[in-house]
Formats: sequence, C-alpha cells, structure tokens
Amino acid sequence: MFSSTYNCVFENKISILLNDLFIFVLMTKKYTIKDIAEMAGVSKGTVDRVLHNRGKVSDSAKEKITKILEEINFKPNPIAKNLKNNKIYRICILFPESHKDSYWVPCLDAITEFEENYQSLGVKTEQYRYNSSSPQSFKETALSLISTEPDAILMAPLFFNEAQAVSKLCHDKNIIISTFNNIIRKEGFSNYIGQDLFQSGRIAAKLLDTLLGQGHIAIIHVDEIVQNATHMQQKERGFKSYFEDKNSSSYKISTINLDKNLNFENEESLEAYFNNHEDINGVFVTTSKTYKIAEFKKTYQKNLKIVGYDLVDKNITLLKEGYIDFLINQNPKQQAFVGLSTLAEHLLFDKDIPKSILLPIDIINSENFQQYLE
Amino acid sequence: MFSSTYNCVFENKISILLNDLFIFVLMTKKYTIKDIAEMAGVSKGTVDRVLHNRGKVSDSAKEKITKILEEINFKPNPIAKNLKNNKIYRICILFPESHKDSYWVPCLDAITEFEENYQSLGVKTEQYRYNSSSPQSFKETALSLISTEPDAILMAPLFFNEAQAVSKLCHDKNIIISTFNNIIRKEGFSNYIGQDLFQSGRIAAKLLDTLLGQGHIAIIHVDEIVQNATHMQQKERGFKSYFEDKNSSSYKISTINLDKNLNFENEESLEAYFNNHEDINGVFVTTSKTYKIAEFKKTYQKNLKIVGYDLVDKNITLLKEGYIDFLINQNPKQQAFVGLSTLAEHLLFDKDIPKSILLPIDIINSENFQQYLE
DNA sequence: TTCGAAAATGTGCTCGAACACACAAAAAAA
DNA sequence: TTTTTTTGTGTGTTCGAGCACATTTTCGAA
Repeated sequence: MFSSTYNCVFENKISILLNDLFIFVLMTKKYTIKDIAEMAGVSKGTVDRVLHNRGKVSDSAKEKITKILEEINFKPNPIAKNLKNNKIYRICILFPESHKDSYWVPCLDAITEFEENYQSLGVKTEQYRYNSSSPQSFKETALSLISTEPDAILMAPLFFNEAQAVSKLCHDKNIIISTFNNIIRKEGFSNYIGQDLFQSGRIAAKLLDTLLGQGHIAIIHVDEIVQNATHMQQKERGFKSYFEDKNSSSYKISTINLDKNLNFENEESLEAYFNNHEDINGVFVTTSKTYKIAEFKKTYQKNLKIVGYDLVDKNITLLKEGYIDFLINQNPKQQAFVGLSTLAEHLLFDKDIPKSILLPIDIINSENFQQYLE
Repeated sequence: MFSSTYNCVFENKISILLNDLFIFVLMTKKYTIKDIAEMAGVSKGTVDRVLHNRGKVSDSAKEKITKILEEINFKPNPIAKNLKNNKIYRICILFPESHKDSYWVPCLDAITEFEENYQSLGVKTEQYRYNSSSPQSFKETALSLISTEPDAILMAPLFFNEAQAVSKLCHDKNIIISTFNNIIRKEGFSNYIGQDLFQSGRIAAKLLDTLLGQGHIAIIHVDEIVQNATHMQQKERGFKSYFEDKNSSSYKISTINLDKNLNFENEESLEAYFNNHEDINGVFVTTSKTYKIAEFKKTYQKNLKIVGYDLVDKNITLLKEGYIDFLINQNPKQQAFVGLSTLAEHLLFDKDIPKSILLPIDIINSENFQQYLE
C-alpha cells in the first residue's frame, strides 16, 4: 500500500515517504519570551525590554536578543498579550434609522453577530441612529456620541460636509473613526469600508449592455436629497464611463431625478415622461428604491429592463416576479460587520486598520439572492 | 447645541440625553468566574464544576450558580481558556495538484492567509496534493496523511468512493475531517464547506434564460473523468430544474460530453456537431474549462452565449474580450479559508462545526471579477 | 459516639506577556 | 575612599480559566 513515493510539501521543506518510512522534519516548538531569554542567556525582563523598545538594555544584550528574535521570527502570543488588558472597549456605531429605509435593517444582524463573537473579549457596541433626511440630526447625534468618549466609532455618513467635520473632530480628540457604506474623502482622517461605487456603476452598465444590446437607458435617482448625492453621482459616473470606454453609439443615456412619489421637480409624472420617450428600454436605479420603478413597470406593463440596488424585501419580491432583472448587493450587513471587526481587532490586538477595505460587488438574480440573505 | 433630545438605543435599554444630561445606564463589568463565585457565595472551583458539568456539586449550589450564569448570560473568556492549552494543532489539507488545473491555485493564498492569522495561536497547516485524474493517488496520499495522525483534515475529494472510505477511516480514528468544494454525501461522517451545486446550475440557467429568451442550449462537460461526475451532475440537474419549473417550451436542451481536445467519444468534432445543430445559441459549461469552449467560439466566430465557471486566468481573459458572458465563481480560496478557520476554531475554542456551510454563489461579469480576485 | 468513606467545596498552581519593583553593577559626584 | 546616581538586569505578580489536589462537611455503619 505504501510502497510508492509521495511528496508532502511541508513548511517549505520536502518530506519524503519511502517504503513506509516518513522522513519528517517537524518544528513543533512554540517559542515564548522565556525560551528566548534562555537562548540569549538573559532574563525575560530583558527580552521584554528589547521587544518593546523600553531601553535600559546594554548594546551587547540587545544585539544578541534581536538576532534570535529575527532568526525564529518571533511573534508574541496575542492571546496572552490581551489577557492582562482587562479593559472593556466601547465601539459606537452611527447609522440612519430603519423606518424610512429598510436598507439599514441588516446592520442590526451584523451588530448582533459581532456582539456574539466579541463580547466575551471585552468589546461592546452602542447604536446611535439618525434621521436620514436631516443633516442636523446626523450632526447632533454624532456630537452626543462623541461626548461619551468611546474607544472607536463606525459611521455611515450620508452628509458629506457634516461627516467631514465629525471625522476631523474625532481625529483631534484621538478617537478612532471608520466610515462604512459612504466614503467621505480619500485623503481624509477616516478610513472606508464598503464598495467601490464608481465600479458598481460600471457593473450596472455592463449588465444593461448585456440585456439590451442597444437603446435608450435612463439613470434614475429616486427620492434622495442633495446632500446624499455624492453616493449616487459616483455610481452615475461609473455607469457612463463604461459606455464611454465602449466608444459605441448604440446607446442614448438620460439622467432623471425623482421625488418619493416618482414625480419630477416640475411635477411632471413618470408616466408622462415615458410616454414622451417610448424608446427607453432600460433603467438603472441608483438606490435601494428600485422597487418603486419596478412597480411602475408592473402597473403600466412597460417593456423595460431594470437594474438596481439592494436586497430589500420589496426588491426581492419584484426580482422573483421578473420585474427587476438584476440587483447589485451593497451588503450593508457585511460592511457593518467588517467595520466593527476591524475596529475591534485593532483595539484588542493592535492590528492595523487599512485606509480602505473594498468589498466585492455582488450581482444578484432571482436564483442566487437567497445565499446572500444568509 | 445639546438642548434637544436624543435617543440612544443601548443594550436594549434606552438612554435619554436631555439638556446636557446623559442618563446612561451602563454595565461595564466584565464578569469572571471569580465574580460569579462571589455572587453565589461559593468558590471558583464550584462554579467551574457547574460550568463543565463535572459533578460533585450539591443541588442547592448548582441551582444558585446556574441561575446567576443564565441571568448575566455568562460566557467564559475564550482568550484565557486557550492560554493554558499550549498544544500545537496540525491541520492537514488535501487537494489536487495545480499544474493540471489552475482552479486550485487560490487555495494556496487561503492557506497563507490562514497561517498568518492562526500560527501565533498554535495552529499549523500541512499541504498534501494528489493527482486529479488518479483515484489511486488520492487514496494513497490520504492514507499517508492519516498515518501522521493530524488533529484535523480538510480535503477536496474528487472521487466519491475513495473519499467515503477515507472519511469513514478518519471517523474511526477520531480524526476530525471536513470536506470542501465537492460534497461526498449528506448523511456521511464529514461536513461540507462549499456551494449548493444544484442551485449553482439553476443560476446558470437563469442567466442563459436572461441572455437568450429562447433557443437551444447545450450543457457541455469538458474533459472530466467518470468519478468526478457527481459534481457536474448536480449542476446539470439544477440547470434543467430551472427550465422545468418555468414550464415553457421556449428551449431545447442537449447534454454533451467532450474530452480534453473537445472531441466526442466517437471522435466527432465539436465543429461538426455545431454545424449539424445550427440552432444552438447558448452553452453552459459545467467546469472551469469554460475557456476551451470560448476559444472555440472565438476561432469559429460562433454566435453563442456562454456561461461557465471560475475565475481562472484564461476564463478572465475571454470574459474581458466578450467571448464569455458570465462566470460563476466557485471561490476555492474562500472555501479553503472558511474550512481551515472552522476547523481551527473548533480545535482552539471548541466552536461546533456545522453539518454544512453553504457559501454564496457569485455571478461574475467583465466588470466585477476584479473584486473577487482580491 | 466514633470512625471512615463519600460527597462537597476550597486552594493553589499553570499558561504567556506585561510591567512594576527590587536589586545589582558600574559610573559619577562628593 | 565613600556616597550617590545612573544604567542594566532579574524577580514576582497580574490577568481568567482549568484542573489537580487539599480540605471540609455530611452521613451511614460500627
């Protein structure tokens, strides 16, 4: 049975099994500070001082210890490191209320899941919610939050200017702050966890291109106030860039801004608009309000391909019924969870927080939405 | 600034900020076994016996302690728990060699990433590779691996019967074993980390349906040996089930088995076949060999929509060029990483291993593949 | 009542890193 | 030379859970 020869790649060394004999060079030692102290012929206190650059070590000892540390690539046990530190960390998470926009509901699951994993490690979360249509509400809630002096903050900022001020304030007060879902500014004080919104627009464009081949596409922004515009503008720019790169004249692209009743600023109805533009065969809805356009399509039996955003209930229903062709999943749950975890691991284990964490942009149809709901 | 009223939902209690006064009911205590012992008026030893059901505790004490544990929802600090256990765990990962099929390359990244996260916690991995076209190689490598008596095994088994035997052997030897990428059997000894292959076929069907509207679709299995068939059969069944559910006569569906030179068993060429079936307008390729069909399409300038599997280099190139319409990402990296993590967390923290972990099935087009490559 | 065994409970050490503190040796000041 | 300061080094305790072992209590049998 074992008479042939196998190779087993193992820790960059090759062990060879030959006629029942397994030549196995195995380093199972788990080095500790004490081990290193013994190897260097000093006490663990001295090793510790070298590790933390606390000084008060002779050059000869320092050199000897450093050499050993490098040789075995020593990394202190993060578990023991953390044990001594019995502080409770507070992470505050600031995001819009859900009753206006169910998009935010999955964040609650993320928080629950996070708490289950991290509460026994001494990390707590606190939720602060603000009114998604009031910059004032965002600002005030943020300030009240900051006044409690948490260890870290994770926020979904809809309002650019206010968010930037909050971010700056936290920076000055030495409170760690991360942003999710909406990016503030690349060179700002806060890092970003979420998706590449520009690319997200390009994906929508590719999908509609695949679906249509040619025609007239309407980019529709539904019921969004001016302050939230950056978000949608990035998607729109991405969308258009796809067709610019394609350099073809097969498509006409129009941009439409609608209020929550699907009316234009000048009170013109969407119905009237579509009657005047019968050539429109595709729609890109830039927010989770995609279902509003899909309901319109259903009611008036329009021949439209629709690509929009997010796995909110109404969208899923219409996706299953075939009134929405594709959804792009912004995955607020994953964003919140990754955001919280990144902060927690930084607080607990000193892991560094990357300038930005870009999560995958999921394409959803009626057959694969289930997996993303968990 | 703070004159208005805010609400802060906090640990299911509502704190109210009113005129600069923040009423804050905050539980910052991190309970330890010692705390619980004090509360119950016993020693920590007794609490420990209750926690681990080690017996030798009076009913009265047990009741009192249990009540407190439930009240504060006590969870022992996993960090301290692990500290005492200074064992080094060995997880062996068994999967095919990459030189025949680059599909497996991302698994190496998963292993690297895993090692970075878990080596300081005392978990090591060892790689064992087998020849993807030799059941004998799989069996022998598995046996040699088992003879080293690792703490856990993660394997990607291409061969149903052999895998089942290996799984059984591990079960008898009390070695924890997990399966990824290919499911063995639902009621077997091993759990499964991967995708729902049946559903994956349905997604492909929906995509082709979206792309075509009607026509003749060929399901193509390329260069796969009989033993690996379950994998593809599940996809094929899912694919067909979509159209059965749709209950429409818009499509004709054929199944084709090809060798690695894209020839039929009877040596008929694919080119000849397509000439005899000019109505074929869509293709579903059930493996990562999708590029072979796409190259065929490119060479003979066929008017075909192609949906296939996996982000291997050749597929990505043809996806970008437009010769492949959609890819379904089986995400071997994520599968391997989740598999390793699940095993490690079980070994380290006693977390339980679910019977199956179904990962999302990603739809990929030319605009969103980048995010999934990381 | 006394002894002995069994049952119940308490004590104390361990893990690895961190850090305060004690102590030594060498250097500087008296 | 003696005293003080500086610099280097070692020791011992802490964190929380787990577990071996020590100690106490209980209760039945002699």
